[in-house]
Amino acid sequence: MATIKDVAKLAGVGTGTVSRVLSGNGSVSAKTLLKVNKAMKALKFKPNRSARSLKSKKFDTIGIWGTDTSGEMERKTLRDIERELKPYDVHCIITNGDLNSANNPNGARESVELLINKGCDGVIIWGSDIDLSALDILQMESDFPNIILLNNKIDLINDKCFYYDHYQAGYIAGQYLIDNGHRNIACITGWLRTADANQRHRGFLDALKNNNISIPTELIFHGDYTFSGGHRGAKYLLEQGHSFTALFCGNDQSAMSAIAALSSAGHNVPDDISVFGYDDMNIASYTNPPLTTIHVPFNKMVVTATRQLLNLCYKTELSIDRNFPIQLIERSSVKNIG
Amino acid sequence: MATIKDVAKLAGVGTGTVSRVLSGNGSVSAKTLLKVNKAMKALKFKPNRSARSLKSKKFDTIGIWGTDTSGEMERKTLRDIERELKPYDVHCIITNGDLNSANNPNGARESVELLINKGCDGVIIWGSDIDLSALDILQMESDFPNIILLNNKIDLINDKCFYYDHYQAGYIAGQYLIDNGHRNIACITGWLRTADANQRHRGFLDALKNNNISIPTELIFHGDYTFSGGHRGAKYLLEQGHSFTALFCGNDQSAMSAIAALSSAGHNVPDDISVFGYDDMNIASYTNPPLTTIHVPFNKMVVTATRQLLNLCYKTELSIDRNFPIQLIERSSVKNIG
DNA sequence: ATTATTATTGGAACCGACTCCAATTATATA
DNA sequence: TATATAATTGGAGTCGGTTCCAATAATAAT
Repeated sequence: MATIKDVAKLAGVGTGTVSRVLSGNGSVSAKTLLKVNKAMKALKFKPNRSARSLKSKKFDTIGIWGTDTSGEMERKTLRDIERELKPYDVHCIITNGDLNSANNPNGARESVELLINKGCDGVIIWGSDIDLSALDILQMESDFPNIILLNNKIDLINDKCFYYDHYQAGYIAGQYLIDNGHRNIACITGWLRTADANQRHRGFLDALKNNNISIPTELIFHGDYTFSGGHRGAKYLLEQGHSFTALFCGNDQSAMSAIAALSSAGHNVPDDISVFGYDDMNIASYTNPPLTTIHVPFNKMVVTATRQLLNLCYKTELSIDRNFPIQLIERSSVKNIG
Repeated sequence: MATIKDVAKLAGVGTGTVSRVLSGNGSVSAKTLLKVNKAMKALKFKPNRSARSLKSKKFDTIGIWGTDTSGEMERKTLRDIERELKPYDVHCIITNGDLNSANNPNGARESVELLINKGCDGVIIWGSDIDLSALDILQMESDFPNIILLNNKIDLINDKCFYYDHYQAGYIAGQYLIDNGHRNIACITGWLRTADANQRHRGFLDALKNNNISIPTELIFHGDYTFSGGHRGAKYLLEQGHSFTALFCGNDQSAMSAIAALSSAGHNVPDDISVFGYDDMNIASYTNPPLTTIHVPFNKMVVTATRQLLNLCYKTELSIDRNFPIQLIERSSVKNIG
């Protein structure tokens, strides 16, 4: 690989001059510019990233840390993030963090720190308040302030947090089922130790309560937002001996697999049982039947979080729009039985 | 951030000694080791990645380049890749490459080169022989030999290629439908300009041909392996006025959305129309009905490719098992009407 | 033409970790 | 004890861009 010295020698100039051509800072005469550009082309010169980083003390890299409990990152999301980063010549490492475990009770925090030490100018910590306590995060943030939280909220650093109103969303879902005449409603939750799963569940329950509808504990399945969790959940609920006409699932994946389980048990969706999802992922439009769900502006949120991180790391002044409206999407998995 | 000099000063030793402690190369007395470790802890010292890279001429990073036509990378895949990389302290950048376009007819190649120049020791080029010609790849490979091709095959660099037998898989799928009594069969292809989509399509067609079954061109929909492509495809096929009892889709996403389209048009799957998928992604187990499909060892392939890249980049000698058997998975989207 | 001002340029010093060599210290051998 | 051998250590030099300063060249002002 050619270095800046090779270019300088071939062009018959000093290294400083080549550097000036590269960066565009400082003045270079037209004649010199030509010579240098020719030499760079001839040698296929590409500046060495490490050398640049060493001097600039920047890595031009951000990290996104997520875990199994964070959710799915769709391809489009990645593309949207890259589009934001490209103008600044920054790239992005997406990493699957560890959760805490018996043999490493600090796994989550350590895996965030590992990511930071890999050479990130900043990181987005996506979800999972389970294993990272607010204290953990605040401690990390004081050493390494370029941290953004996604789908999590810590008051002391609220400007670094991006989230939407899961409570309201859960409430809307519950109310919608009621408005469609359902009175016997079951649900499959996520891992309630996470704040967002908990909030949407509480919103849902409060909608029922405010309509004087009670839900027996047997009809609440504590799931994990996976396909298999949704499948197991639906089978479990059917076995409880309480009939129900509607099922609220905390995310689309569990809703999809619940539909599969209900159907293969001989229950038609939505004629016998309505199913309501959450997230409005790609798959939600193409389940059978297509899912009625809550659209959550995840892509917008992630992209905005990325912009905010860019602002933190590189002193850019990108505008940040913190309006993340959720929206009910009616498709055909919920039937009006009123 | 503390540097090696700070550590050396605090420990009262030279920088070389600290470096020896860090790397474990060269001898260090027990007493010194202790002092240095204490100083490192006190200063929360983490070696600077750029400085290391600069000296070692390694980035400890590999890149995975894919495009919209490559397919979906599931979360588990990412995790499996990271598991391979972790012991070597290498990380992975996954990037959505460009395709060629009118205003940039070299977009694909340039985006690979961009990835390389971001500082990767090697890259995996995933799929998409559409926009990267064999010539393109061979040229790049001669400048930058640490290239692996996934789901693509170029004879001159066969050891750097990982793929499975899509022709055979397509054949198996076609034969299976025939064995289950189907004679009027439709299909939704992928983008046939890519070799893998083309091969599985040919395998499928040859199975029909060898059984003296013909397929009218109206029942071949040229799709793109997206959800929306499958949905459009199924609707298109229904409109052609040729009845069919089975539909072979080139991937699970189109199969899933085809099921949705067929169902919402009033056709029961599999009672009226059987649907056969391809890939055995996560979703395949949870469609309604669950998909009969071809299991393709994508994770194994990508992990093996990663190991091979590690071998290329870091002179490791990880074993490479190039056996990627495909497998028919019977679920319930295909009915025997024989 | 002379001086003042501005534009252009080369190259040393630097970023932080690593490597190697010469110097020093410790240990083994005679 | 003297000498040979091995273990340990400090620090200069290096990797490849970037930055800054002093030096030179070009242009403007007098």
